[in-house]
Amino acid sequence: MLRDRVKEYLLKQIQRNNLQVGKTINLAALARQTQISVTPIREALSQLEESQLIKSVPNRGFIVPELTMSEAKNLYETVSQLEILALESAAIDERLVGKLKKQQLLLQQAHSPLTRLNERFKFHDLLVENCQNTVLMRILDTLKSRIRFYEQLLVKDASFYENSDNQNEGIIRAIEEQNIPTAALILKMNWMLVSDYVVAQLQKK
Amino acid sequence: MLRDRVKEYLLKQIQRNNLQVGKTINLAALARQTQISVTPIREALSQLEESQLIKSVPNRGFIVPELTMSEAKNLYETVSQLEILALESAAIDERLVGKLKKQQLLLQQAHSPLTRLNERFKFHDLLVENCQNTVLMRILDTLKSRIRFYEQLLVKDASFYENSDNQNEGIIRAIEEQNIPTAALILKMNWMLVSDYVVAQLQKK
DNA sequence: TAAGTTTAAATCGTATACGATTTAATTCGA
DNA sequence: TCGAATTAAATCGTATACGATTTAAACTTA
Repeated sequence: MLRDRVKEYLLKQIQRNNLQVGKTINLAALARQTQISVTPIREALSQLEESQLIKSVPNRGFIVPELTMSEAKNLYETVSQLEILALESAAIDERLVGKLKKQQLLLQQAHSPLTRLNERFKFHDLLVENCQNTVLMRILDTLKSRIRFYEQLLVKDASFYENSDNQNEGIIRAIEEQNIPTAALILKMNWMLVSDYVVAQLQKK
Repeated sequence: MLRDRVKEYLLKQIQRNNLQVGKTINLAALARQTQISVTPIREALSQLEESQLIKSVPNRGFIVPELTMSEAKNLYETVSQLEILALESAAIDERLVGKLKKQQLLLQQAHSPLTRLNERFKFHDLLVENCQNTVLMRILDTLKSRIRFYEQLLVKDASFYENSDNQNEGIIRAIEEQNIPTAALILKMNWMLVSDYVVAQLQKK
């Protein structure tokens, strides 16, 4: 269905940092870009509205929502808890540690802020890769898409990643030792680190 | 916007148990019922699809998803955790205990399974009434809408409510004593009670 | 020159048209 | 009579039309 294709397209645009906060999505332009007429485009955008990735303003159209401190706090609080739940309910697979280490290397070798951010999200996705709760995973995916807007705009500082990298290594070590409560605790601290950083950056604006 | 009105209408229909599991939503009929043309109806249904309350099947339309054991388990696991998070982060207001007691009375006086179910959901909504995390509350609302399908169809037995009522009273008592960890624990047990009951009923089918 | 007003163009949200697909009803053959 | 084939009707998903609203451009006035 065309609606699904448009939604996929827009989610990819989000990952590539091609949807700017505050920007109105021009339906005619998007129809030309995708060669799909506006009806399924509107349906897809309505879905993204439901996910809070897009908001609609009557007679003005679909707009990428501005960033707010309260939303940031709420998002990070919720994601943190849900990701811990997913980690705790996932089957730990012995190849996971290898994958995490490899991913952490990729993260550290990333050259641009956007690549680094994407690798960081992949690291988190790996942590919960084996979680079988599809309801939970779907919610997490959606929330993380919204979080991308915050981090794409606000997390550029390489020094931030040093602290985060240390925590990621701590998480890997804990998982290697099958010590899930410690992994969960460090994971929570990691999300708090990002949350505090994002909130501080928002306060400067 | 008409899309929002259709969505509200359909969410109300869900609460009233007027959307049957497995039923295909007839767009022309809904357009006649609501006096709204199919374009905003499809947009609203696309949104409900995004929430997993409705699924779309190509060339057949929008259908209320069947109930499954795995979805039930996943839903209850996730709702339980999120509601506990919301309870723990809510400001406890001294009028809350009074409201909960009153609501519990309404629950116990309800004459029909559907009324009783709706009162039970209101009880749960009251528990988290003061939670300021709008991201979390929105997710909870959506998940609970989906859970209604399970409970409308499967939870009819009055004896189930006796156990649930006892737990509700335990939760009220714990909150009255400002003992949130205990309230959270009983709340978790309450969701497990429902989950186990629903899963058992599904197993009979 | 800046602010206000008017006009023109662009865009939005909804209704409607229409080809494709599914469902229902009817017919045919064993 | 039952199952398969054919026909008809209903419905779906998408494209397009169009009135309403917003935005942009042009004009006027102080």
